[in-house]
Amino acid sequence: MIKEKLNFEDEQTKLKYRHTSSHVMAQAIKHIWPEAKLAIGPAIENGFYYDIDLDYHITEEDFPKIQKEMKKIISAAYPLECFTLERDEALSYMEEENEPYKVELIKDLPEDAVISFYRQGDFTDLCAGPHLDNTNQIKAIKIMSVAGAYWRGNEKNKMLQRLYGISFPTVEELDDYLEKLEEAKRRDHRKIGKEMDLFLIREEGPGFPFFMPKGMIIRNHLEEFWRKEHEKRGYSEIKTPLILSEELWKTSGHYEHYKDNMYFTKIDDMDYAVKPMNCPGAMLTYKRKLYSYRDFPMRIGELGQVHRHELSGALHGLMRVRTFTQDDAHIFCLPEQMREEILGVYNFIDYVYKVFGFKYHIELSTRPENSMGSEAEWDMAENALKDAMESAGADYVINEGDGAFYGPKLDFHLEDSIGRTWQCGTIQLDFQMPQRFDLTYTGMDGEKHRPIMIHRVIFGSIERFIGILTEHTAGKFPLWLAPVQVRLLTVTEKFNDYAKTVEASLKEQGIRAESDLRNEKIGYKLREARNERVNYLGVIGERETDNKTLTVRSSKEGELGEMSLEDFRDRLLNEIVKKEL
RNA sequence: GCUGGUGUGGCUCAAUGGCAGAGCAGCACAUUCGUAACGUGCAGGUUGGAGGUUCGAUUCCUCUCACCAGCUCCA
Repeated sequence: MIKEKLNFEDEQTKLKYRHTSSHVMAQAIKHIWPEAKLAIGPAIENGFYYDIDLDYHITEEDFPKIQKEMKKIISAAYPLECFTLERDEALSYMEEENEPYKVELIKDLPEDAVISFYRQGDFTDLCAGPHLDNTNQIKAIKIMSVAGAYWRGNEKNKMLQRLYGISFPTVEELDDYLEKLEEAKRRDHRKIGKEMDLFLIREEGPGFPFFMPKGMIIRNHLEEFWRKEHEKRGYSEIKTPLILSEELWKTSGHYEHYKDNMYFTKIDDMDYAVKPMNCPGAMLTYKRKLYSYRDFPMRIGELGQVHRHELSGALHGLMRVRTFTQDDAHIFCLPEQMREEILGVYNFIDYVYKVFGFKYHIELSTRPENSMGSEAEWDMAENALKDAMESAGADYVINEGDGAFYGPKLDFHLEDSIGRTWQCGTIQLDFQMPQRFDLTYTGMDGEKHRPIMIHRVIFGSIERFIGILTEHTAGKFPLWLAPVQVRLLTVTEKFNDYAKTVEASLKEQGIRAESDLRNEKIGYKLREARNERVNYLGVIGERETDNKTLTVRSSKEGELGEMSLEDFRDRLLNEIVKKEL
């Protein structure tokens, strides 16, 4: 047999490899626990899994045993044989094998379907394939974790045990992958946030983060950047209340679609709700006066804090919280301005992500079930978004049925430095709010018309964005955002006076400098400052005091040597203005 | 919310059905030092919370809260 060389760059080969890996794991499980019932076992983006129904609870202690069995199966070099059965034959075969989940899967296939199976040694699985030719092609495989997962993802169904695994064509690649996971752990924003004292989440307020002084510096500078860029692009800014009457949320449709995620309160026996979104408030500001077509496009931004009751199990550091600040904006425009406005937002988002060095991809989410509005409106909105993306030459994938209940959207997914993606920006077209709130403007014809509303965010949530940025930079924030830009370290207390004058002169330029004047050894002070990820360290001893210089170390570039105070200051100011990572 | 796991000083982690311990951080003293931890001493705890079993619970049981992983959901 000629051995086919495996090309893991090829997505199909990778899936085949992982899919066969999952069959090997399932076979091993059946060897150890013959009573285990198999559900599904696909290849996924990062590896593969198999869902099994087994009374015995598999724990990490069982992994070595299963892996040993997997090794045996691999070295047994079973060829994978595909065969097909008619639907009835397939059904009775799986019934015979006592695999109820497979039976259910077959029953859902069309009447005339020809059903394929793959066999490797004593193990046969219902499977569409494709697969590797032989189990011995798997060179490096590891079980990663076990977790619960509902049969068919429905919480009304039985919870099965899902075993996750990963496999690679070489042991080196597996090791690299495991190292990448370790790196992700080191970069976890919850860990770095604690170490750098950026934010805090307490038992007293699950999902409600506290921002500490250093976290506030990052946050405030992000907001300052946001305001400046919006001003440049013709946006104005508003702030709407956190609490508004329950009636308003019924008008907007949020009550009906979103009430399980909302917090309610009573004031003087009247019913109120804490806002989960900013749009209804913005609608009310629109309604304060009359508009002409000449007023459009009208771009109104709001850094709006919203509260949403997220499920307790979904909370995750700053990434998933119960209160967060959306960098929201609502754009009101004429139908003929719609495409250009969407393009403008797209270019804006693209610019902002580039400042931080993020790669991203775009998804177009279309009409979900249980949505408001007519088919025609949705088609028009979806087409407008598509047109804009096509004229921008931007690539996107379609995410069927994942739109908001009031309109379709373009979602921007950021990729961080280790390849994970996070949804941040969105552009949503909304034909519902303007109708529900009866928004109008006077057209050239003197008649009343309905404005188009675009709803968008760039950071998405300031909190999440800070979380992503923390992991992306591993806590080494770009200088313009860094909580501590410079720390001056004196070799002994004799040089404290000179350090103080240096600190004062840097501060005068708006540079965030501080001095470590403690009676500690220089090595100790350096170690601490490096652990705190301070961007620039300036060592001050006898030489520097005499020469009016500093010996500078950068967290990015290492030792920079002795430098005059003026040169150091100019270097910092340039780097701050450039805003580059 | 569901399944499983975890919860011990500010942080990282030991220990045991029988007096709860270490390192780091903190404080005091000493030291005045040149690129990743100087030394000595002191202080710090109702072992997440509430019940229960027991002569005795941090340990065993029940409930509850929070966190972690995954599912579901999402900015």
